[in-house]
Amino acid sequence: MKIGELANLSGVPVKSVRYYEEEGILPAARRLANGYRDYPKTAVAEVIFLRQSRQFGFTLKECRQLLQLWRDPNRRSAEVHQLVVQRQHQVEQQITDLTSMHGLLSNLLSHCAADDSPECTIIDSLSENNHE
Amino acid sequence: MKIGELANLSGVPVKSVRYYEEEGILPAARRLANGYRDYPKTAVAEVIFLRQSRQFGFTLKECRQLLQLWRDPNRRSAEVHQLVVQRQHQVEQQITDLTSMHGLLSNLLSHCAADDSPECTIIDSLSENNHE
DNA sequence: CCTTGACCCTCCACCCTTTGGAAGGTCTAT
DNA sequence: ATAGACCTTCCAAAGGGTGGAGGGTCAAGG
Repeated sequence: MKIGELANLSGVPVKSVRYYEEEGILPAARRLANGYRDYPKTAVAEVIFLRQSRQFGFTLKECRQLLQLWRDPNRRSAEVHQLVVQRQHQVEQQITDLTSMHGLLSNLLSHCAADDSPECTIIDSLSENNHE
Repeated sequence: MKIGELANLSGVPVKSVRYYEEEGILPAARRLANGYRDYPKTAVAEVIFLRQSRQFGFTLKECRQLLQLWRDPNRRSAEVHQLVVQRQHQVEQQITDLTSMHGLLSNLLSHCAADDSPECTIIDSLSENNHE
């Protein structure tokens, strides 16, 4: 199977597949006589797994680990679990930060007249030094 | 005032100040005879405003707009308000996405044995094709 | 007078993940 | 023969900086 078909079946752009190979996330593909990449059928599942992992927000480095576990028949599921827990914590932290930011933005908005005058409490708030 | 002092007073690294200048976010500083950047006192407030805007998650492009409004005595506060509302929406979207992701991750975790066996429902879930 | 240390300068490269394009080779169908 | 749909590699851009190399400048102290 050539790279275009793999891309279609897996839902990952051709460009990305090549990039993943270059980064060592995916193994280098065999080549046909004309230099085209030639993939086994099993590659589809691999790339789908990769796409799914990315969608869960794992970095490529983490995806590499996950793929290694995916390939390893002797993996310990606890190890997989650990990676997901880690990711879960990151997501929680991001939600916390964004929620806090959301509150601050609401605060800014609630005090602003939002009219044609140049007086602007938002500008004033952003000018305050919360540093030190 | 030289760049180091500006950096200290504003809480933004020297490197970043130079980067902002290069990107046209901050105006190019005057130079002393020896080539050092020389800032007026007013630059401190400008850079503090920039730092605060960044902390609210505005991109540098947005910060440029905000700074222009900050400098403009004839600004309409509605315009500032609009930028903040936009940012607010982005934050809301991100929270939504992350919350959804968090739920999916919880789902993954809840079904995983997390022991020494290679059986792993997480791996299985990530292998599923949700594409098409 | 010389050195040390704290500044400052520019330029280049890297982080991460993709995406776009240029320039070119290959295969199939008309 | 030619169009067009593939494929190849390599280079550059995005955002928002950060780190380092290699070098200039200035004040204080020995």
